[in-house]
Amino acid sequence: MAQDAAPLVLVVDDEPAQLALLSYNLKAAGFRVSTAKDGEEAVLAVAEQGPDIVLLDWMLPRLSGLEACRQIKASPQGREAAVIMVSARSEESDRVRGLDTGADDYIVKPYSVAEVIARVRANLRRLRPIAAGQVLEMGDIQLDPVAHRVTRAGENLHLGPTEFRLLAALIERPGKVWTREALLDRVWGRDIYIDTRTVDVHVGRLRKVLCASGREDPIRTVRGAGYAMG
Amino acid sequence: MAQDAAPLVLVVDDEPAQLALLSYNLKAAGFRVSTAKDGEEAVLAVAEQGPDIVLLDWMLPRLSGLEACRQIKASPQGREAAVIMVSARSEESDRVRGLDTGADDYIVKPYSVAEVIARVRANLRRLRPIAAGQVLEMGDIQLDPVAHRVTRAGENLHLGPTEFRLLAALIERPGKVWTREALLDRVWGRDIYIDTRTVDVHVGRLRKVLCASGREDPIRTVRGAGYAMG
DNA sequence: CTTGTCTGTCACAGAACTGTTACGGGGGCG
DNA sequence: CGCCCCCGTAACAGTTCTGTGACAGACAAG
Repeated sequence: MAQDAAPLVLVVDDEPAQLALLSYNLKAAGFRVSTAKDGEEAVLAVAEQGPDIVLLDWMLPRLSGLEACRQIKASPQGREAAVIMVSARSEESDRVRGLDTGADDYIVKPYSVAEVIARVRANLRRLRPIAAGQVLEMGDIQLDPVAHRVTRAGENLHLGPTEFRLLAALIERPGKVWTREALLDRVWGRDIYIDTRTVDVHVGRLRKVLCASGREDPIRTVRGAGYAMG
Repeated sequence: MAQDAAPLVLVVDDEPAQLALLSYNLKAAGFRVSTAKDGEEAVLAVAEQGPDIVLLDWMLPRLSGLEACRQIKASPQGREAAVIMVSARSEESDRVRGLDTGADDYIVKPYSVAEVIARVRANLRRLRPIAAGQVLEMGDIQLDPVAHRVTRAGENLHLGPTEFRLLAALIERPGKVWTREALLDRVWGRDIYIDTRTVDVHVGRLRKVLCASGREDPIRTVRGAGYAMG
């Protein structure tokens, strides 16, 4: 995922006019924009650029939007991005099929530019917090985002809000090494001005709680890089 | 790099007979082929066509193969391509100079057409894996760039930050011979002023970790040139 | 207003990492 | 055979990075 200030939106459409229209307006709205003309290009662009949002047309040459979506969501970079399908088909069955392949949202043509930008913003907000619904699990640790509850080996643990979001970020992507900057973005929010060392302190506090009953430390420190779980 | 099914090979030779021979046989082997008659043409063709492989004759009019190679490797398209130098000179010093300019492989005349095709295929195999952000693998060694994790035969290895980036560079381009300067660029960063001997020391440390359990050394020292894996 | 919890920052000690140097072994070449 | 260059490695001193305890401010609840 892009770590820069402005979120990166990848626009995929085979019609140059649509591409230009969306690019222009998204840039005017403060986003960084890159484009792709067909499904294959889109999949490659996602892998290379790691956009935050993908605006994916349903009808595409070489690789249908549906299949492109599937491949994007199967890639490590794509899992971090929100995919918004754009289609002329408004039937419910298509909507279901689109969301079924992993799309995060669905826009029906004809749309207003304002609507697209609003949806992009909405999905961007939704991307930050925890994925959705289900209980996140790792080893004997369980985190329920809805109930706001954490247990280890059945035992209930008390975490502060920041520690909770920190653990949520780490547990959500097992094995991934987060840099301190990335964690500040993810846990504290963008455009925030905080010393990166603060992350260390909170990791320390989180560890203290997690290892309270003398258990093994589940958080791995990667020297010179950051922290990871699993 | 060309994304189409058939890989594109650029053949550069000033002798029409050689050009025809190689073109014919490479096409028969299923490759797309384009040609250039001298060094300047070659550099332009690389920029325009973005070939996967460049077969570059050492003796060329207007721009020597050595200089052409340097310019190709300095271009964005050329960095993605594998350059195979073709030469009548078999002396070690020339081989070193060739690899030093960034060539990926070296074929000595007289060669058999079968050998050329085999080399092209081999370099193509090496070239592919770079694209994906997946786990890099080589023999029983695995490197996960996201998790920052290295294992050998399933066993977890602990590398320092520099050793990790060093291994990542080596494993990313199997078989490629890296000069110490190139490794300093890639691993330590550009515009840095560090003794090249430092590379030796870190290679040594990396080897010690990799061969901890008495395993075979996967890093090959190319005397007078640098290091390579595989 | 008081109290307790949570949060960000700082300071400091210890651990890990890094670049350099020096020394010895080995191979190529005259 | 001897010289010279190249390479592997151990040692070292300096630097950077990390874990932790302490502390004051913010904030909400009582």
